Amino acid sequence: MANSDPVYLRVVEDLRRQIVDGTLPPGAPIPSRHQITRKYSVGETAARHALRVLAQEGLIVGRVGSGHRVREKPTLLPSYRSRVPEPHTPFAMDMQANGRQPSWNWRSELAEAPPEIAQRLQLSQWSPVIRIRFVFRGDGKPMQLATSYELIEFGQSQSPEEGTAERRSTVSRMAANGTKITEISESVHVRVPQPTESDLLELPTGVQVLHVERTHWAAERPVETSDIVIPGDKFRLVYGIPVSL
Amino acid sequence: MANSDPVYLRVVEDLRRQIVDGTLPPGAPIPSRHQITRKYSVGETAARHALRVLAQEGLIVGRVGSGHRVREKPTLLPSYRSRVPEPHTPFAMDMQANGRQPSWNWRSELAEAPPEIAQRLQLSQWSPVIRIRFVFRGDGKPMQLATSYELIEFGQSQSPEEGTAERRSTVSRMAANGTKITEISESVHVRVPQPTESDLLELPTGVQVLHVERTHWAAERPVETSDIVIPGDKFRLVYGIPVSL
DNA sequence: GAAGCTCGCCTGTGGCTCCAACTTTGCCCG
DNA sequence: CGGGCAAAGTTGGAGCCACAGGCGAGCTTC
Repeated sequence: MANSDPVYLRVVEDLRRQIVDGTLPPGAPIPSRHQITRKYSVGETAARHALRVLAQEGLIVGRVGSGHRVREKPTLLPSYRSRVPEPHTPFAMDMQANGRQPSWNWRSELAEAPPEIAQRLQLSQWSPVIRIRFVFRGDGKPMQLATSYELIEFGQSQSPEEGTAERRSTVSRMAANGTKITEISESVHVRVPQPTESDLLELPTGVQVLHVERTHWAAERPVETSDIVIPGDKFRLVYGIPVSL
Repeated sequence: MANSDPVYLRVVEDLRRQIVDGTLPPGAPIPSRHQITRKYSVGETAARHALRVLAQEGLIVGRVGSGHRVREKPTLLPSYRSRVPEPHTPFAMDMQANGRQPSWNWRSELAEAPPEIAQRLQLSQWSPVIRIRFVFRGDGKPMQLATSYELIEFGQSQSPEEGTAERRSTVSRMAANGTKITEISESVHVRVPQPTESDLLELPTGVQVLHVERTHWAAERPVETSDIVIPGDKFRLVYGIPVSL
């Protein structure tokens, strides 16, 4: 079975086993390419490949000059998704709950709803909507991205604007507006970050992102929908599911 | 800028651009290693590396003999997490909603709660609990894993048992029992699958998993908690967040 | 004893080659 | 004219080598 398997897998599996069972604790040095070639009697290519795979899996990190080490377990900040966000976005509330200084900036502009967004807002394709792009930071470091689409009739302004940290949550803005948000729905999946996202979020290779599609509903109609990109190595999402009595 | 960048990145970026902007639609063939070496004037190593990176990102898939193609967009099955699961687990309900035949098997036994589980159940470490392991299948193929921990006073039996597809959801079992579940909480994060998980779920390399920690509460006390492992390439989790009027 | 520098180790990148296994295609022969 | 087979093309695995540049241990020098 494991006989005809590729050679590099033998190395990967052995090292992985040692990492997950704690023989190699977080921070411990991983044998170098040369050491692997000797220890496992494999070529340099296989050694390199094995290290790449483990790095790709997020189990080890390599630094030029000082070798590979077992990745330290990141502490995942909770993001409480079930709390209705007021006065600010969930992100700002999470950061405050976690004792970090939240800051963010945004840019709004008029745009045409691409097919998927149009569907989520129950509009026809390429209808005009207001698009707002956010970059959220915690203690100055970029931590989440979001792109929000609002129906034009609810947006305050149709001309491009931008700002920092003073935009309020959709829920409270709508409330001030006379529109009561009655439900929020979120759909969560995992994906590989796009290059611009890796860039903006300063993601190490191998880290995937949680993609949250969030829609605000008022009276059975969607009024706003957003795509939120959350680094998988920094956050966990916490939901409460009420059970009606 | 892009001048001193590694050569293979030029290839990756060009192909990626063509894929994301639709020049190369899903299913379209990607140039072979030899074609890449010629077209971009790079060595074969760089060409191969570029293809590996794109495959790793999930944008293309390679098949021995017939080349690489742009990956078809996988359809992610929705998993409706907010619905209170009766009479069966969320998984079974999702499969039915998606028109697939659900099946599962489980094994229960007495175990000692490891620190993290003990904390989630508000017990002291290594307290006796009932541990139940599930493998969930859709149309016969393994799709989700779960490990559940129940307080002994609520479990029906303390001796090891196993079964197939007849175990009811915690909510309905507790109800039959006189204990009303009042809330369910879930915490979602992403992680790399452990080898046994990759094995059981038959995951391709590079696919990460959604790890859901789910806890059932009755009268402000946790009565059951489970770890659910969900392949990131097969499911998206859907939550509804009620906004109280 | 402390400060600074040198040299060796390690990673990341990249080039070249060979081989096994598999797919596709097109040609040849019946 | 059609079916089957062989050749060409492709991926994935594997080996070897080279080189730039970061990092750090340890030696040298002040």
